[in-house]
Amino acid sequence: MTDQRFNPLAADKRWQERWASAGTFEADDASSKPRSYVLEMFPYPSGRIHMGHVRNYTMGDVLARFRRMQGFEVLHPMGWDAFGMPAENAAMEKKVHPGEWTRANIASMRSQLKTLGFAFDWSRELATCEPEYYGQEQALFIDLFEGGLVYRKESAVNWDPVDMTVLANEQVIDGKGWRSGAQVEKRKLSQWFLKITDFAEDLLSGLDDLKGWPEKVRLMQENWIGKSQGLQFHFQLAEAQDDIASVEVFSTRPDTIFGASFVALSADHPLTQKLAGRNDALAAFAEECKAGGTTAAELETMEKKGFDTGLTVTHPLDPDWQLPVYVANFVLMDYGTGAVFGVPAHDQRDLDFARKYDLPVKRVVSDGDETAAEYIGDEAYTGPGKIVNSAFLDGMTVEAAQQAIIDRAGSEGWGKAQTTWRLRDWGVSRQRYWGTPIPIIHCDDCGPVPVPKDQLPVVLPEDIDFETPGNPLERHATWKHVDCPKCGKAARRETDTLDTFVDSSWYFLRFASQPDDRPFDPEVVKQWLPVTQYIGGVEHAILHLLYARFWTRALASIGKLDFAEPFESLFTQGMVTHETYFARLKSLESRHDANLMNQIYHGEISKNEAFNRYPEKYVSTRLWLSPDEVLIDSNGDITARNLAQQFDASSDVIIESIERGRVEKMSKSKKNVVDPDPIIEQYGADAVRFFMLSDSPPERDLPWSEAGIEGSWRFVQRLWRLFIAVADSEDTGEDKALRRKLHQTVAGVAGDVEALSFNKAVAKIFELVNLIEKSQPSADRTIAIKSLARIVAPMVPHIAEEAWALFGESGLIADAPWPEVDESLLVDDEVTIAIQVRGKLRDTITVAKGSSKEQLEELALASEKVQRSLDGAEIMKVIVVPDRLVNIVI
RNA sequence: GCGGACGUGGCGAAAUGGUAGACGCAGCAGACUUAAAAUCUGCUAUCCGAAAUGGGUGUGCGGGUUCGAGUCCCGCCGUCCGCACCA
Repeated sequence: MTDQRFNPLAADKRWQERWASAGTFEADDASSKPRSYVLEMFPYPSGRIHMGHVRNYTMGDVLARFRRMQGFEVLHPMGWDAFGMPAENAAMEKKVHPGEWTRANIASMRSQLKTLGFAFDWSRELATCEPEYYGQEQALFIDLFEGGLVYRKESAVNWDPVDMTVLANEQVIDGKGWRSGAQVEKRKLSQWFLKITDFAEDLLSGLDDLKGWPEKVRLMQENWIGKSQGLQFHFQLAEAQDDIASVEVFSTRPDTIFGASFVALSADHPLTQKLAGRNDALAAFAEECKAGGTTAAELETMEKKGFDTGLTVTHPLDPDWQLPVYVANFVLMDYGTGAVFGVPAHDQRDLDFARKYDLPVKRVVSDGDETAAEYIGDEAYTGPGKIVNSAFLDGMTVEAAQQAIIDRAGSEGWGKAQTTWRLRDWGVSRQRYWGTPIPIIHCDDCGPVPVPKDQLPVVLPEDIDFETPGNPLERHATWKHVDCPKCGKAARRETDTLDTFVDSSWYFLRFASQPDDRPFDPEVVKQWLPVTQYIGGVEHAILHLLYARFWTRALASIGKLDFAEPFESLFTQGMVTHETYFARLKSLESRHDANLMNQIYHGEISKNEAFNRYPEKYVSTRLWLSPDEVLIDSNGDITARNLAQQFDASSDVIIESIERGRVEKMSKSKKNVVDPDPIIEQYGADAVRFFMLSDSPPERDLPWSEAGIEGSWRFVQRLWRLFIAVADSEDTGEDKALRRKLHQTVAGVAGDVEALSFNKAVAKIFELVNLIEKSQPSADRTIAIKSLARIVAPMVPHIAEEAWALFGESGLIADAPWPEVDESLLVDDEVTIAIQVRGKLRDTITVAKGSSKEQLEELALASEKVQRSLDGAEIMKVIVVPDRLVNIVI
């Protein structure tokens, strides 16, 4: 007797164990089948799997399982991006070793992932924090070092003086360290860099070939690389300042050179520094520029400020023309040459500056009507046009003038065409413990010496303390004291570790091949790479994906690989969101008025009275409430469950209102997180997986809802009822319509899954199921239901295996082939034709497919509704699209 | 500021320039049940209409191209994302 209900609790586990013991999803390097490498971005082991992971891995899993059924040898691995700061923070807060913390997290997340039945090849699992992985990374670093792609230079970093560490830009909030809250300083430190800029041109042009990437991501990378072409040239200083005789500038608009009215230097420019040495006012101004904030909002509102150095430069095309030299707060040292010439009429920023300091504003580009040299107004003209007031350039287009100036500068020797990139070399040094040690030894005599490969890995020491701030590797008693591998003299080990983005720049290679004695076997890697389909969040559109592209190219350039692009297709999936709620509160700032707070607390004044009397002493805050902390009545009005008790009469907090927030990405701070574990336990892996695929297109956000998961659960049960009904069916008879629908669904779902349009595949499956349920028992119906098990197998693999066994099939459905399609059944033999009068639908007729235009026109005109609608009007013409529609134009 | 994407029922969404709203959720009505759950059946863009295998309107707004526009073009409005003093 078969259970009337599908019980995922037992089934999920049973099949997960079967797949594991059979090694079903272990990829065979020696396979002769066509290959498919399906990869999802590996997770950081934060401790718990969240819904975003579940969605990401479900998508990859459906594709991987589907490709297996299609006859591919599939590589679908999973691992851990296991180095990084959260482990060190945990070490400081919880007094637990980062390694211990990380490995425990990996263990619990691994077992969570296993409950979802993902078809991962666990035999290839890796964690970047293990010496087997990072040791090989050190070997690659040395290869790049020897290949001339690694160098060391002084560089300004964000230094947190309290934590005594370098902070990434993202960790500096409003100029303060995100943990310590201390004012961040700019410090010069010697850092390791990778020469990504050597590949700028190639990384840019390579984007054109990435047809399988979202346009959006390609564009973001293009903007990030930021190629600008223009003219680089120098202005001679009227009076040389010691060794500085000229100022080098770069411009993408050299055509406007005759509209120049000043030259502006960055505060960090060498000439500025030199002048500041003799001029206290300038030194103060330069300091002020550096102190300026760098957040978007600050830049937006910051005033354009300058300091007149009193120096002048000579215009390169007119020896009598002198331009003043300013130091300006809007010129960046690390872009171009750190100096610009200002053309106020045709650059908004320059115009603002010129108006403020009363500098000339001369029109040199005209869009047709106005050609006067004097430029009126406060809006710069940046559009196309003809050059005016510019000597030999007059009358040329902007483009022609640019070329003319570049040619002239070249022939006269004062400038040349130049390409400038926004992309900077990649600084990979981190003053951190929990990362890959940089395998370099500093020797006073030999300089930086790579650790010999036979001494790798350079293993992180375990005995470290996090009690004092700073880098524990730096403080370790013995670790950094080593002998120089070259000369044997006492030397110092590099104590910086690598940016964790390095770890994720080659893990996909290590998944494909993981020998003990080298990072990977290029011959095996070649079999699998590039990754056929890469799936992950759009938040990695720039950094990770650019670094991985660079790393692959860099290895190719030193002969370690023979391909440049690691990811053939990329898919960026949307987030899992959930509704949010919050209470709007008014509360007394205690440090503002402790006295009033005391009075409220002792009941001398009611909190409402206090607020009415001193509203200015109150600040407004939002308190986020989790969805189960609120009650929503049938009118949609929201109330909080326990909030009022929490803020009783003796509290200074006044609850203004309870409101619905936006539907947002699940986050702890918004209190709208749904933990997958209890959901999986309650509904089973299949229902959770199915929900992740339903409704929303995969690139868009998926709103989590209780009703949605319930619906998926009901669908799984519906499948089960169908499966058990035909398990040993001997029904006979034909059902042509159902057979047709089956084949259409098999073909349609295959196409949708291939395109990752899971929501559409799900809709087609629903249509088939709906039709099956309405159909009378027949041989075709039995076939349809048995085929259905294979169609849904990639999505809901556990119930599919259960059905497969129920049908008495041998082996696993995971190894079964995708159902075959009878092409002749894909097209219907009857079609419904729309009949329009002047483009408006008036009737529909059902005719044999392939009916002639004449027949269709005749049938259309015979329609009573059409005649009524025509109402005797004269027919101008009739448009007939066979098998589609007839449109009668009157 | 620059660049990009998007805007369709109560909600998530479908729709090679060719019948807008497939499919799901929610809702309503009914069947089964002592009752509930589960399940099943039907309805469900909107307005007029008792209803119709009646008509009007309808894909953010305004124009255009076309026999025909959610889809293409132009201009607005709005939302979201990325970059941002980039010379």
